[in-house]
Amino acid sequence: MTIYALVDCNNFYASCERVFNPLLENKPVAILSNNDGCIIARSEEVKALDIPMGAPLYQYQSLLMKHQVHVLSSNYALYGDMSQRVMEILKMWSPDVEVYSIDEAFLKLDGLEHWDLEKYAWSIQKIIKQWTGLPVSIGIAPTKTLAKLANHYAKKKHLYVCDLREVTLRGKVLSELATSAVWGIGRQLTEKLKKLDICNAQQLQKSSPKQMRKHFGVTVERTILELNGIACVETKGEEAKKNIIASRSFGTPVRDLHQLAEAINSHIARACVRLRKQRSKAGGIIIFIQSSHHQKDFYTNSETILLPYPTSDTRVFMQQVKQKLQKIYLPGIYYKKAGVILMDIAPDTFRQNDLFFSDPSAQNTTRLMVMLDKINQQMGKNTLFWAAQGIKRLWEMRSDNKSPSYTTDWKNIPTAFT
DNA sequence: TCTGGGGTCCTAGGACCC
DNA sequence: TCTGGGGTCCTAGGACCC
Repeated sequence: MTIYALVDCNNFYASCERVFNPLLENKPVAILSNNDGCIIARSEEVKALDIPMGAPLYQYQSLLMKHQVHVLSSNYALYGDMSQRVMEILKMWSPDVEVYSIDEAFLKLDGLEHWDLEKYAWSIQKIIKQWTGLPVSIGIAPTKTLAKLANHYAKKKHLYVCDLREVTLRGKVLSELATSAVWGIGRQLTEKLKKLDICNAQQLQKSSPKQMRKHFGVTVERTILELNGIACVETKGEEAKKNIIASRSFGTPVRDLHQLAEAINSHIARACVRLRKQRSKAGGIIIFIQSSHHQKDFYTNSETILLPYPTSDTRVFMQQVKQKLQKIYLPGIYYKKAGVILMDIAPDTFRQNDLFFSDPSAQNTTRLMVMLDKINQQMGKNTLFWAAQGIKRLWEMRSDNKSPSYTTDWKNIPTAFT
């Protein structure tokens, strides 16, 4: 029998900050999105203030002040590194770990059904807390959707561990949880289900998969089967990305064409590092620019560049930016965001040879890019960068209150006082 | 004034083919 | 006047996730 455990860190970003700044312990902590725009992570204290996930910062300023909430910019270098540490530990507890997001992973516990799995989960929870300082919750069940739900329930009731393999307990828990708590049921579906008088997870579980498929498609059918203990959401390996997006909002709106080009080139540089890291090449790229969504006369436009052959050479993508950007750039507009999407991604071992074209410099290109990435990895981000990315970068995003990169930058290593 | 970024999967509909 | 049927592939858009 298949058994899944979903291990999910509690309030991950806020907890990471607390590990290195104990003054934040038991205090309300909120973490902001890129550009300090929205609140994307909250400690329990902040959740208790009814501040929703994704809330725009400016709408809640006074409430945050009133309750002396510690408001921090996001520090992805720190969170990414802490995440890796947690995942390494998990791999000691199961041979089959699927990292699902920065703060959660599915563990397969097949073959351990005769063990006391609740005890097993408690041991995992304890060791992660001890070795990383991070609190996690664990949900156990025969399908991923149920494991997610078990985890949700564990968090909600502050249990840390919840095992939903037993059917009677499962029914009780499902009847207590709203449909919106189910993995795969978002806002739109919640509303539509309500019209069919399906308001909690148990009602959804008891609905007819075939009929629901007619209404809502195969995804919902699978969700219902999963709620009934029939596993049908596959475990996917760590596959290469099919699209790579790099985009950012600007700290302050940008009107100038050259600055837009700088930003686009910076996104290309970032996207290409990720492309090479997964050992792929891209056959094309979309560049896009847009004004503020929240204004009248919203303007967005994009231009697609298809290459004659796939590459991972940053320079090839940068070469055409200026010309293509001019096609979509309208003067007088305050642009709020720009970005790129790498497309037609294929493994870099796969090479479609062109009858009329062979690239004599291909090998030098590869070596140059490998060296570039190596230097930046060892010496720190942007040790080497392209002139086309600009030097002043007036458009860079806001990040007014970021904690140090304690674990990824020698200069920021925490000091212990005795 | 101020509202994130990076993904995946599914479906419907159009273009095109024989 | 009558005007097929069965495919494939691609794309855009919607919904969802963290």
